[in-house]
Amino acid sequence: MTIYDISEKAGVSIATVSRVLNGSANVSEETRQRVLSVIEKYEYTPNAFARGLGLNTMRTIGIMCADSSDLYLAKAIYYLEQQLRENGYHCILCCSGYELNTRRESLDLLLQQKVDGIILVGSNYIYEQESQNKYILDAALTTPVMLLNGALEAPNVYSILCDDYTSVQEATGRMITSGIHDILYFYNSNSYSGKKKRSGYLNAMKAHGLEPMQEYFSGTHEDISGMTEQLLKLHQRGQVFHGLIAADDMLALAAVKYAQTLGIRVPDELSVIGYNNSILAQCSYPELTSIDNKLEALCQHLTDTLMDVLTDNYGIKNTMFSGDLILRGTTKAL
Amino acid sequence: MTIYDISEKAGVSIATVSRVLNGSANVSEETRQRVLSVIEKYEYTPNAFARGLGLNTMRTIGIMCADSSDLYLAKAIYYLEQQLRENGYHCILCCSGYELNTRRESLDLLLQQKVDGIILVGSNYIYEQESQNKYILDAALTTPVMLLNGALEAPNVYSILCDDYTSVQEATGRMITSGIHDILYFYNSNSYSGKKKRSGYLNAMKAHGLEPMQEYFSGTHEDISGMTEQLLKLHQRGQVFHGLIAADDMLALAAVKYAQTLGIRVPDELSVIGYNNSILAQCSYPELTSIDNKLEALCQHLTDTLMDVLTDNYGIKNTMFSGDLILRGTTKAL
DNA sequence: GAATGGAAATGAAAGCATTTATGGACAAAG
DNA sequence: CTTTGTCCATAAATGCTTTCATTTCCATTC
Repeated sequence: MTIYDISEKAGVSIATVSRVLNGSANVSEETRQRVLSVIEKYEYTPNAFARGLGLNTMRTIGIMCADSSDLYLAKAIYYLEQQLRENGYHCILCCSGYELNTRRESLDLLLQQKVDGIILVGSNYIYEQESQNKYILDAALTTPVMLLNGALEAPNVYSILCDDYTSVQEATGRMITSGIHDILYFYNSNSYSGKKKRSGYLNAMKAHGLEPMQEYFSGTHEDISGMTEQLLKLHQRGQVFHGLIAADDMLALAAVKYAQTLGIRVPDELSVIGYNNSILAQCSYPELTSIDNKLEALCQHLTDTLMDVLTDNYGIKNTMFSGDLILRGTTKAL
Repeated sequence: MTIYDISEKAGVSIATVSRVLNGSANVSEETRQRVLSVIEKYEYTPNAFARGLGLNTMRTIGIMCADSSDLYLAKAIYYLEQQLRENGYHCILCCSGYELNTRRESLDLLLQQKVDGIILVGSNYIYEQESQNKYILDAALTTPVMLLNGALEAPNVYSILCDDYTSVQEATGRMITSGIHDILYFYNSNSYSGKKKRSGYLNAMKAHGLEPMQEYFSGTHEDISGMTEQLLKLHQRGQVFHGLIAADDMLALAAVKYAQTLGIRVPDELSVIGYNNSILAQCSYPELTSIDNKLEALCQHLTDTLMDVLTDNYGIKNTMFSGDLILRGTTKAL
């Protein structure tokens, strides 16, 4: 069943059928009804590919992330997909991994598919070395690129992120003023936001004249046992800390498990602050104090901006949200 | 830059360019090279929409799930996307929610997009009442439908799932023979697999002549605190149990938190078994004993089957995997 | 060495199902 | 009688795939 069949059966031209389909003006109510009834009768649906060819769009957005099973990224994708669907767009999901090469490939895949926009979810898409970010600029030549949790100043690239630096700085500051001075920073990534968080911690410590303590976990993202092990080793080597700021909730959870293993009481003997305020924050006993980085709001803003760009070809280039410290059981009154 | 431009610059017909592009035989090495060099020189990429129109496919699979941020579903999506991409397919993600109406809409959306296949991820897509599953049969009229963790006997519908019934039955049996007789079953869903799990528990209890104890949690999927609360209330009402089988890891985690809240020692005074063997199993202290339902293998088999269907129009209709009980800290030696 | 057959290489043209620009017909308004 | 505006049809454009017919080339055969 094509538009030709419908036009024939309705006794009009295909152009008129198309106009009815697309709600254009200049078609009398009478013919509109006639066409609609024929369409309904034969359950006609326009061919999406032909439509794509004619309109040069299939209203599709490419969502790219390193690993869509990551708790935080999965949540972001969930929000984005919903919001984009509400705006009449489909989402093509593409997991790129962490290698620059595979990322370039994934991006090409999306561009070849002629998506209307690309969303890069996760701060790890921005490399420190400016030249490595060229792959993003190349993509932006063809289609708007939205960065969630990363920032890059370039034409046709839009950045939406949370002020990780200030969030961590303030959280660290509050822990310090609550009387805890030996605070360990536990992190596992040197991504764009990873760096921001770390310097937030470092500067807060410095501002109070305290000696920073950092521990880097190089294992995989999900290896909670490995994280716990590493903290236990730290303990064996005699390192003492009564506060711990983690770069994400998983690391924070590992800290709680570490404490439980050794019988260290949380929060009495060890205060822990996580990051992301994800479901993991509810998993531990006591529950995690964690920094909420407003993921849903970030996504909504990203979607809105993308829609603006797609319609007016103009949108707010960069937006920064501020995070919230959500107090729960792993910290004493701050 | 179109195929016409290339054909002109290479001094061949567009048909030849197309043949080169699609790796058809019957084109001399000499012309192939000439065409390829022109393509390279002008960085030509075929227009995906025109291609879709000609081939009547854009090599796209629709992945549908209720909520892609769900830990378990997100993992499934991750595996599927990777595997499909390896086979040269793109994925359109569509979260349908849990309502029949919105599901029907989402399915229509995917069908209109002319995807080559649809994957329904999650056992909640199968309704008990046969007539409610018609929406799946309708879709299967147009495109193959793959069910991950659900089963439905129908033309063009393929089911891949884990034997949840036996997994839970055996796990319960092992807990019983280890000497624990008062076992609570904690669940939150009556989906297809939810039912299977429950009857696995019930039958195991019955087989040993024991009185079953069931507790249903009606809150949202992620409300761990609510789950914990509910168990605490149960305790207040005087219900005693020394074993707990949970329908998923989140419920199991809530059980561990419940025990920690009351100072009940796990596993000495309470044994807990979760389901899914997800990352959550690593989150608690002690870590969760959990049933692994072979998600990656399920996904791989699903992808393979779908590829078979898409090429030969023939694939294995139904496959059932068996689960593994992964022993960790929340159970004593079983 | 010419004739023949068959396979390989190529081109022309017909789809594929839309959108959209152009312009014609007709009615109402001036 | 001309202008304006509404409604609609014709036809072009979109960029590819694929069938079918034609040409070219090479190996046989006599």
